[in-house]
Amino acid sequence: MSHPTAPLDARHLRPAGRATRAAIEEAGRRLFGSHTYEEVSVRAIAAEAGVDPAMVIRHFGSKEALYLRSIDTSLGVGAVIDGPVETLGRRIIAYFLDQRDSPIGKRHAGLVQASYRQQVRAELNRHTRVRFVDAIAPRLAADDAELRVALMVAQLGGFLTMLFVQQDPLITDADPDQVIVLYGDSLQRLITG
Amino acid sequence: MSHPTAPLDARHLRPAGRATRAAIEEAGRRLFGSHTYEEVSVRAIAAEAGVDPAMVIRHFGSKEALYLRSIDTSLGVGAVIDGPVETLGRRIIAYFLDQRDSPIGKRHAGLVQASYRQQVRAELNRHTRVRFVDAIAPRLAADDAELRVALMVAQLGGFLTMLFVQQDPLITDADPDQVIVLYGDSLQRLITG
DNA sequence: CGGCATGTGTCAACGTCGTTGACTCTCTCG
DNA sequence: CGAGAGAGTCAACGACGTTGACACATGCCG
Repeated sequence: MSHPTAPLDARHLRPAGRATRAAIEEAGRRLFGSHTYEEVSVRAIAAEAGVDPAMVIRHFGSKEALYLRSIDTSLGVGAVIDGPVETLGRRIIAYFLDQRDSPIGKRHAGLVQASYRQQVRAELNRHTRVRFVDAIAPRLAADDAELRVALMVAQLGGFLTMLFVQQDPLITDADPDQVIVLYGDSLQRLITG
Repeated sequence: MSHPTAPLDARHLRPAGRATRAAIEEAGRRLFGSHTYEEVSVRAIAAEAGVDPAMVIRHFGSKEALYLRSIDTSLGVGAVIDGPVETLGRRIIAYFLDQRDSPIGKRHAGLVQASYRQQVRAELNRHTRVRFVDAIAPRLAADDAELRVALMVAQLGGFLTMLFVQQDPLITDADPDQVIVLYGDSLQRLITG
């Protein structure tokens, strides 16, 4: 349709195409997981997948589209959210402070950098809704529960950006326990209290 | 030194060079003030200044260096900070909610986008220290005042990113007064209380 | 089974980007 | 006045995301 031989629709793929497509997606997931959006070039993804750069665009339409597919399953905050909401604040801060040297930091930095793209923003907003609001708000008593959770996500995002992107020494060099208490309790009061 | 005719050092400039340099800096300030980092090309700055693109690099070394010069005087949060610290939380949120359609939003978005560059990060951290920590911490009673202010900046940054970059409808469509109370008080408790 | 549409892959190229080097002109200072 | 340094022009570099033209291979349908 849009292209004489565009296999953008994954349904009519032949085995070879399926394999190539999978290789590209996996390469993208690997590279986008450990580098920021702009650090990863389409040519690098193609090289990692052992494929022509044109194939990346042909199979996914654009670098941005591939990026979106690469992150949608890797955004989880783990099982922290499932715990009791009464102690969620401290637990979620402790969780991310513990992940300081894991790839999660790079992934968050990549998201921040890519978030000026409309489709990425849309995906992030969707993620906020399903992973946070829909998961937490029902367990709260307040009638403005949804707004409270959304604001909590904003506050959490600010912390992650400081920790992983900005890396302000005032915070990265601070006593983790102190940060957990101060910021965790602040988060907590936003949703319950 | 680094270049046969590099006027990177502003001291030995002749009038013509001084004028060109000023035109470029002003064009940069204008464009970076209303567009994000990547949206503004060196060639566009040069065109806006009526100058050859090479002159931009010659006078400032790089696009990033010019960007840094363009923002360092425009990052202010106004006089909000000077008011009483006891009500700073709500006031600062109200201030930015009021600036929803001002260029401040675009500027913040540009900062977020550019913040993966090391020099920009350094400048932002410096800004956090002199404009926030040094301005607020001395007026607080707590002995962990500096950390509290740094965390407050993180929390504020999260809000600004949601408001200006991410634009999550859960927050942008919410009742501003409700947001001011919820998030403002949360900020407030982080520094006093 | 043959042919034709369609999937798959290769390659070169486009237009953009930030940046650099070679070259010329002009002004200033000794 | 002449030398050296500031100022400006222009073309080009290598990288980027993306596209088009083309060749080859495969699988369905008559």
